Amino acid sequence: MENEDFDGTVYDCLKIENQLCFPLYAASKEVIKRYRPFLEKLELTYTQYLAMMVFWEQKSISVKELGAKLYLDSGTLTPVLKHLEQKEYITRSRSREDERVLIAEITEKGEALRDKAVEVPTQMACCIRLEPEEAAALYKLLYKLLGSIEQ
Amino acid sequence: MENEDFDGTVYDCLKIENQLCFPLYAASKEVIKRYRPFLEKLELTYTQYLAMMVFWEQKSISVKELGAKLYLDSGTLTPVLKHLEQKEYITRSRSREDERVLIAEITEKGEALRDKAVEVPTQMACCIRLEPEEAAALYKLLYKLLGSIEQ
DNA sequence: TATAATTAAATTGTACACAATTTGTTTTGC
DNA sequence: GCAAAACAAATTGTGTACAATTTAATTATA
Repeated sequence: MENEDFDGTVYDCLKIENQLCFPLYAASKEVIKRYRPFLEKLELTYTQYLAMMVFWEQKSISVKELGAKLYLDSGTLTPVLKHLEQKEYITRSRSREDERVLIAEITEKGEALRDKAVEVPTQMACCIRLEPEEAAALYKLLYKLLGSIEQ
Repeated sequence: MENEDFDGTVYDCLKIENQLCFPLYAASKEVIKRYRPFLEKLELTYTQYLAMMVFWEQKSISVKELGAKLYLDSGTLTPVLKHLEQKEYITRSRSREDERVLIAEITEKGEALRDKAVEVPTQMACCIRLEPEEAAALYKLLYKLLGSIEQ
Protein backbone atom coordinates (compact mmCIF):
# COMPACT_ATOMS: atom_id res chain seq x y z
CA MET A 1 0.00 0.00 0.00
CA GLU A 2 2.78 2.48 0.88
CA ASN A 3 4.47 3.84 -2.20
CA GLU A 4 7.03 6.62 -2.17
CA ASP A 5 6.17 7.61 -5.74
CA PHE A 6 2.80 8.90 -4.62
CA ASP A 7 2.34 11.94 -2.44
CA GLY A 8 2.57 11.04 1.20
CA THR A 9 6.26 10.55 1.99
CA VAL A 10 7.91 11.87 5.15
CA TYR A 11 9.38 14.61 2.95
CA ASP A 12 6.03 16.16 1.97
CA CYS A 13 6.26 18.61 4.87
CA LEU A 14 9.37 20.08 3.19
CA LYS A 15 7.57 21.00 -0.02
CA ILE A 16 7.26 24.74 -0.63
CA GLU A 17 3.57 24.31 -1.40
CA ASN A 18 2.98 22.84 2.06
CA GLN A 19 4.55 25.78 3.88
CA LEU A 20 2.60 28.62 5.45
CA CYS A 21 5.75 30.68 5.92
CA PHE A 22 6.52 30.95 2.22
CA PRO A 23 3.36 32.74 0.97
CA LEU A 24 3.69 34.92 4.07
CA TYR A 25 7.26 35.86 3.16
CA ALA A 26 6.51 36.26 -0.55
CA ALA A 27 3.30 38.25 -0.11
CA SER A 28 4.99 40.60 2.35
CA LYS A 29 7.82 41.30 -0.08
CA GLU A 30 5.55 41.72 -3.09
CA VAL A 31 3.25 44.12 -1.25
CA ILE A 32 6.22 46.20 -0.06
CA LYS A 33 7.54 46.29 -3.64
CA ARG A 34 4.23 47.76 -4.81
CA TYR A 35 4.60 50.62 -2.30
CA ARG A 36 7.87 51.77 -3.84
CA PRO A 37 6.59 53.96 -6.73
CA PHE A 38 4.16 55.74 -4.41
CA LEU A 39 6.67 56.17 -1.58
CA GLU A 40 9.37 57.45 -3.95
CA LYS A 41 7.33 60.62 -4.37
CA LEU A 42 7.62 61.13 -0.60
CA GLU A 43 11.35 60.23 -0.57
CA LEU A 44 10.58 57.38 1.81
CA THR A 45 11.47 53.70 1.92
CA TYR A 46 8.85 51.31 3.26
CA THR A 47 10.50 51.10 6.69
CA GLN A 48 10.81 54.86 6.86
CA TYR A 49 7.12 55.12 5.92
CA LEU A 50 6.17 52.79 8.79
CA ALA A 51 8.16 54.97 11.18
CA MET A 52 6.52 58.13 9.83
CA MET A 53 3.08 56.59 10.36
CA VAL A 54 3.99 56.32 14.03
CA PHE A 55 5.20 59.93 14.14
CA TRP A 56 1.98 61.17 12.54
CA GLU A 57 0.07 59.51 15.38
CA GLN A 58 2.51 60.48 18.12
CA LYS A 59 4.79 63.51 17.81
CA SER A 60 7.74 62.02 19.71
CA ILE A 61 8.87 58.57 20.76
CA SER A 62 11.95 56.74 22.05
CA VAL A 63 13.81 54.19 19.95
CA LYS A 64 12.77 51.45 22.35
CA GLU A 65 9.06 52.33 22.15
CA LEU A 66 9.21 52.67 18.38
CA GLY A 67 10.94 49.31 18.18
CA ALA A 68 8.20 47.70 20.25
CA LYS A 69 5.54 49.11 17.90
CA LEU A 70 7.30 48.12 14.67
CA TYR A 71 8.98 44.88 15.81
CA LEU A 72 12.40 46.34 15.06
CA ASP A 73 15.54 46.75 17.18
CA SER A 74 17.99 49.62 17.48
CA GLY A 75 20.30 47.96 14.97
CA THR A 76 17.66 48.56 12.33
CA LEU A 77 16.11 51.73 13.68
CA THR A 78 19.29 53.74 14.24
CA PRO A 79 20.09 54.02 10.51
CA VAL A 80 16.41 54.43 9.59
CA LEU A 81 16.02 57.35 12.00
CA LYS A 82 19.30 58.88 10.82
CA HIS A 83 17.94 58.84 7.27
CA LEU A 84 14.70 60.49 8.39
CA GLU A 85 16.75 63.09 10.23
CA GLN A 86 18.82 63.80 7.09
CA LYS A 87 15.60 64.40 5.18
CA GLU A 88 14.55 66.71 8.04
CA TYR A 89 11.34 64.79 8.72
CA ILE A 90 12.39 64.20 12.35
CA THR A 91 14.93 65.38 14.93
CA ARG A 92 16.93 63.11 17.27
CA SER A 93 17.98 64.12 20.79
CA ARG A 94 18.71 62.52 24.14
CA SER A 95 16.10 62.55 26.88
CA ARG A 96 16.94 64.97 29.68
CA GLU A 97 15.55 62.67 32.38
CA ASP A 98 17.52 59.65 31.12
CA GLU A 99 20.48 60.24 28.85
CA ARG A 100 20.41 56.62 27.65
CA VAL A 101 17.14 57.26 25.86
CA LEU A 102 17.04 58.80 22.41
CA ILE A 103 13.88 60.75 21.62
CA ALA A 104 12.91 61.13 18.00
CA GLU A 105 10.45 63.92 17.22
CA ILE A 106 8.61 64.86 14.07
CA THR A 107 9.36 68.24 12.44
CA GLU A 108 7.07 70.68 10.61
CA LYS A 109 8.36 69.24 7.35
CA GLY A 110 7.51 65.76 8.61
CA GLU A 111 4.00 66.85 9.57
CA ALA A 112 3.55 68.47 6.17
CA LEU A 113 4.41 65.18 4.48
CA ARG A 114 1.25 63.68 5.94
CA ASP A 115 -0.95 65.44 3.40
CA LYS A 116 0.93 63.77 0.55
CA ALA A 117 1.10 60.42 2.33
CA VAL A 118 -2.62 60.28 2.83
CA GLU A 119 -2.98 59.35 -0.85
CA VAL A 120 -0.79 56.25 -0.50
CA PRO A 121 -3.27 53.83 1.12
CA THR A 122 -5.89 54.60 -1.55
CA GLN A 123 -3.36 54.12 -4.34
CA MET A 124 -2.21 50.84 -2.80
CA ALA A 125 -5.77 49.56 -2.40
CA CYS A 126 -5.99 49.36 -6.19
CA CYS A 127 -3.01 46.94 -6.25
CA ILE A 128 -4.42 44.63 -3.60
CA ARG A 129 -7.60 43.23 -5.06
CA LEU A 130 -9.15 41.45 -2.07
CA GLU A 131 -12.80 41.67 -1.05
CA PRO A 132 -13.27 43.76 2.11
CA GLU A 133 -14.31 40.63 4.05
CA GLU A 134 -11.24 38.77 2.82
CA ALA A 135 -8.96 41.64 3.79
CA ALA A 136 -10.63 41.76 7.21
CA ALA A 137 -10.21 38.00 7.69
CA LEU A 138 -6.57 38.17 6.61
CA TYR A 139 -5.92 41.09 8.96
CA LYS A 140 -7.40 39.16 11.87
CA LEU A 141 -5.47 35.97 11.12
CA LEU A 142 -2.17 37.85 10.74
CA TYR A 143 -2.56 39.51 14.13
CA LYS A 144 -3.53 36.16 15.64
CA LEU A 145 -0.39 34.61 14.15
CA LEU A 146 1.70 37.53 15.35
CA GLY A 147 0.28 37.18 18.85
CA SER A 148 0.82 33.43 18.89
CA ILE A 149 4.56 33.68 18.22
CA GLU A 150 5.46 36.26 20.89
CA GLN A 151 7.70 33.80 22.71
CA MET B 1 -21.20 66.77 13.68
CA GLU B 2 -17.72 66.44 12.16
CA ASN B 3 -15.04 66.57 14.83
CA GLU B 4 -11.36 65.91 14.25
CA ASP B 5 -10.86 64.80 17.85
CA PHE B 6 -12.92 61.68 17.22
CA ASP B 7 -11.86 58.84 14.99
CA GLY B 8 -12.89 59.52 11.42
CA THR B 9 -10.43 62.05 10.02
CA VAL B 10 -8.90 61.80 6.55
CA TYR B 11 -5.72 60.66 8.29
CA ASP B 12 -7.21 57.47 9.74
CA CYS B 13 -6.08 55.49 6.72
CA LEU B 14 -2.48 56.30 7.74
CA LYS B 15 -2.76 54.67 11.15
CA ILE B 16 -0.64 51.56 11.58
CA GLU B 17 -3.63 49.72 13.02
CA ASN B 18 -5.60 50.32 9.82
CA GLN B 19 -2.92 48.82 7.57
CA LEU B 20 -3.00 45.29 6.21
CA CYS B 21 0.60 45.52 5.08
CA PHE B 22 2.01 46.00 8.56
CA PRO B 23 0.88 42.76 10.23
CA LEU B 24 1.90 41.02 7.01
CA TYR B 25 5.39 42.50 7.22
CA ALA B 26 5.72 41.96 10.97
CA ALA B 27 4.35 38.40 10.98
CA SER B 28 6.64 37.42 8.12
CA LYS B 29 9.69 38.72 9.97
CA GLU B 30 8.72 37.17 13.30
CA VAL B 31 8.06 33.77 11.74
CA ILE B 32 11.41 33.84 9.94
CA LYS B 33 13.11 34.79 13.21
CA ARG B 34 11.67 31.67 14.84
CA TYR B 35 13.23 29.49 12.16
CA ARG B 36 16.73 30.62 13.03
CA PRO B 37 17.56 28.27 15.96
CA PHE B 38 16.33 25.26 13.98
CA LEU B 39 18.06 26.26 10.75
CA GLU B 40 21.35 27.00 12.52
CA LYS B 41 21.75 23.26 13.09
CA LEU B 42 21.62 22.83 9.31
CA GLU B 43 23.97 25.79 8.70
CA LEU B 44 21.22 27.46 6.65
CA THR B 45 19.68 30.92 6.63
CA TYR B 46 15.98 31.18 5.90
CA THR B 47 16.53 32.16 2.26
CA GLN B 48 19.02 29.32 1.81
CA TYR B 49 16.46 26.95 3.36
CA LEU B 50 13.80 28.05 0.84
CA ALA B 51 16.24 27.38 -1.99
CA MET B 52 17.12 23.95 -0.55
CA MET B 53 13.41 23.07 -0.37
CA VAL B 54 13.30 23.63 -4.13
CA PHE B 55 16.41 21.46 -4.68
CA TRP B 56 14.92 18.64 -2.60
CA GLU B 57 11.94 18.62 -4.97
CA GLN B 58 13.94 19.17 -8.16
CA LYS B 59 17.61 18.15 -8.43
CA SER B 60 18.66 21.00 -10.72
CA ILE B 61 17.28 24.38 -11.74
CA SER B 62 18.33 27.61 -13.43
CA VAL B 63 18.61 30.90 -11.54
CA LYS B 64 15.73 32.30 -13.54
CA GLU B 65 13.42 29.37 -12.76
CA LEU B 66 14.40 29.42 -9.11
CA GLY B 67 13.75 33.14 -8.98
CA ALA B 68 10.28 32.66 -10.47
CA LYS B 69 9.48 30.06 -7.79
CA LEU B 70 10.82 32.10 -4.85
CA TYR B 71 9.96 35.63 -6.06
CA LEU B 72 13.64 36.57 -6.00
CA ASP B 73 15.97 38.03 -8.66
CA SER B 74 19.55 37.21 -9.57
CA GLY B 75 20.80 40.05 -7.39
CA THR B 76 19.57 38.13 -4.37
CA LEU B 77 20.03 34.60 -5.65
CA THR B 78 23.62 34.88 -6.90
CA PRO B 79 25.08 35.37 -3.39
CA VAL B 80 22.63 32.86 -1.85
CA LEU B 81 23.64 30.17 -4.34
CA LYS B 82 27.34 30.99 -3.84
CA HIS B 83 26.89 30.41 -0.12
CA LEU B 84 25.15 27.09 -0.74
CA GLU B 85 28.00 26.13 -3.07
CA GLN B 86 30.59 27.00 -0.39
CA LYS B 87 28.78 24.69 2.02
CA GLU B 88 28.86 22.04 -0.74
CA TYR B 89 25.07 21.63 -0.75
CA ILE B 90 24.90 22.51 -4.46
CA THR B 91 27.13 22.94 -7.52
CA ARG B 92 26.89 25.81 -10.02
CA SER B 93 27.69 25.45 -13.73
CA ARG B 94 26.69 26.98 -17.05
CA SER B 95 24.20 25.21 -19.28
CA ARG B 96 25.85 23.65 -22.34
CA GLU B 97 22.89 24.46 -24.61
CA ASP B 98 22.80 28.11 -23.50
CA GLU B 99 25.84 29.62 -21.85
CA ARG B 100 23.80 32.49 -20.44
CA VAL B 101 21.99 30.10 -18.13
CA LEU B 102 23.47 29.02 -14.82
CA ILE B 103 22.32 25.62 -13.61
CA ALA B 104 22.46 24.93 -9.89
CA GLU B 105 22.36 21.26 -8.90
CA ILE B 106 22.05 19.59 -5.52
CA THR B 107 24.96 17.46 -4.26
CA GLU B 108 24.98 14.23 -2.22
CA LYS B 109 25.68 16.34 0.86
CA GLY B 110 22.71 18.53 -0.01
CA GLU B 111 20.47 15.49 -0.41
CA ALA B 112 21.68 14.13 2.91
CA LEU B 113 20.67 17.37 4.63
CA ARG B 114 17.05 16.57 3.83
CA ASP B 115 16.84 13.99 6.61
CA LYS B 116 17.81 16.60 9.18
CA ALA B 117 15.60 19.29 7.62
CA VAL B 118 12.52 17.10 7.78
CA GLU B 119 12.33 17.85 11.52
CA VAL B 120 12.11 21.63 10.99
CA PRO B 121 8.44 21.97 9.98
CA THR B 122 7.33 19.93 13.01
CA GLN B 123 9.50 21.99 15.34
CA MET B 124 8.14 25.22 13.83
CA ALA B 125 4.53 24.05 14.12
CA CYS B 126 4.92 24.32 17.90
CA CYS B 127 5.78 28.04 17.59
CA ILE B 128 2.83 28.86 15.38
CA ARG B 129 -0.22 28.17 17.46
CA LEU B 130 -3.04 28.46 14.91
CA GLU B 131 -5.90 26.01 14.54
CA PRO B 132 -5.58 23.87 11.40
CA GLU B 133 -8.61 25.61 9.85
CA GLU B 134 -7.14 29.02 10.64
CA ALA B 135 -3.81 28.07 9.10
CA ALA B 136 -5.64 26.76 6.03
CA ALA B 137 -7.67 29.97 5.72
CA LEU B 138 -4.55 32.09 6.13
CA TYR B 139 -2.70 30.02 3.52
CA LYS B 140 -5.52 30.49 1.04
CA LEU B 141 -5.82 34.23 1.62
CA LEU B 142 -2.06 34.76 1.31
CA TYR B 143 -1.96 33.00 -2.06
CA LYS B 144 -4.99 34.98 -3.17
CA LEU B 145 -3.24 38.21 -2.16
CA LEU B 146 -0.05 37.07 -3.89
CA GLY B 147 -2.00 36.27 -7.06
CA SER B 148 -3.84 39.58 -6.96
CA ILE B 149 -0.66 41.69 -6.99
CA GLU B 150 1.12 40.02 -9.92
CA GLN B 151 0.97 43.21 -11.96
C1' DT C 1 27.82 54.69 48.79
C1' DA C 2 30.80 52.30 45.83
C1' DT C 3 30.14 48.51 42.85
C1' DA C 4 27.49 45.29 40.40
C1' DA C 5 23.66 44.54 37.48
C1' DT C 6 20.64 46.42 34.26
C1' DT C 7 19.22 49.12 30.58
C1' DA C 8 19.09 51.90 25.95
C1' DA C 9 21.43 52.94 21.79
C1' DA C 10 24.97 52.44 18.86
C1' DT C 11 28.20 49.64 16.52
C1' DT C 12 29.90 45.59 14.05
C1' DG C 13 29.45 41.90 10.98
C1' DT C 14 26.73 38.95 8.01
C1' DA C 15 23.06 38.22 4.82
C1' DC C 16 19.57 39.42 2.23
C1' DA C 17 16.46 42.37 -1.15
C1' DC C 18 16.03 44.96 -5.00
C1' DA C 19 16.67 48.73 -8.57
C1' DA C 20 19.77 49.80 -12.04
C1' DT C 21 23.59 48.78 -14.78
C1' DT C 22 26.95 45.80 -16.97
C1' DT C 23 28.66 41.68 -19.27
C1' DG C 24 28.38 37.97 -22.14
C1' DT C 25 25.42 35.06 -25.02
C1' DT C 26 21.71 34.03 -28.06
C1' DT C 27 18.04 35.15 -31.09
C1' DT C 28 15.80 38.24 -34.58
C1' DG C 29 15.19 40.89 -38.54
C1' DC C 30 16.80 42.83 -42.47
C1' DG D 1 25.23 36.63 -42.26
C1' DC D 2 25.42 40.31 -39.36
C1' DA D 3 23.95 44.22 -36.62
C1' DA D 4 20.27 45.09 -33.33
C1' DA D 5 17.33 43.48 -29.86
C1' DA D 6 16.52 40.40 -26.25
C1' DC D 7 17.96 37.67 -22.64
C1' DA D 8 20.32 35.56 -18.22
C1' DA D 9 23.48 36.37 -14.57
C1' DA D 10 26.44 39.05 -12.28
C1' DT D 11 27.69 43.38 -10.37
C1' DT D 12 27.01 47.77 -7.97
C1' DG D 13 24.97 50.62 -4.67
C1' DT D 14 21.57 51.56 -1.11
C1' DG D 15 18.85 50.18 2.68
C1' DT D 16 17.23 47.23 5.77
C1' DA D 17 17.23 43.17 9.37
C1' DC D 18 19.15 41.06 13.11
C1' DA D 19 22.54 38.66 16.31
C1' DA D 20 26.20 39.87 19.15
C1' DT D 21 29.03 43.12 21.25
C1' DT D 22 30.21 47.65 23.02
C1' DT D 23 29.46 52.03 25.26
C1' DA D 24 27.43 55.03 28.32
C1' DA D 25 23.99 55.93 31.78
C1' DT D 26 20.99 54.50 35.50
C1' DT D 27 19.35 51.60 39.14
C1' DA D 28 19.88 48.10 42.67
C1' DT D 29 22.28 46.17 46.28
C1' DA D 30 25.71 44.67 49.50
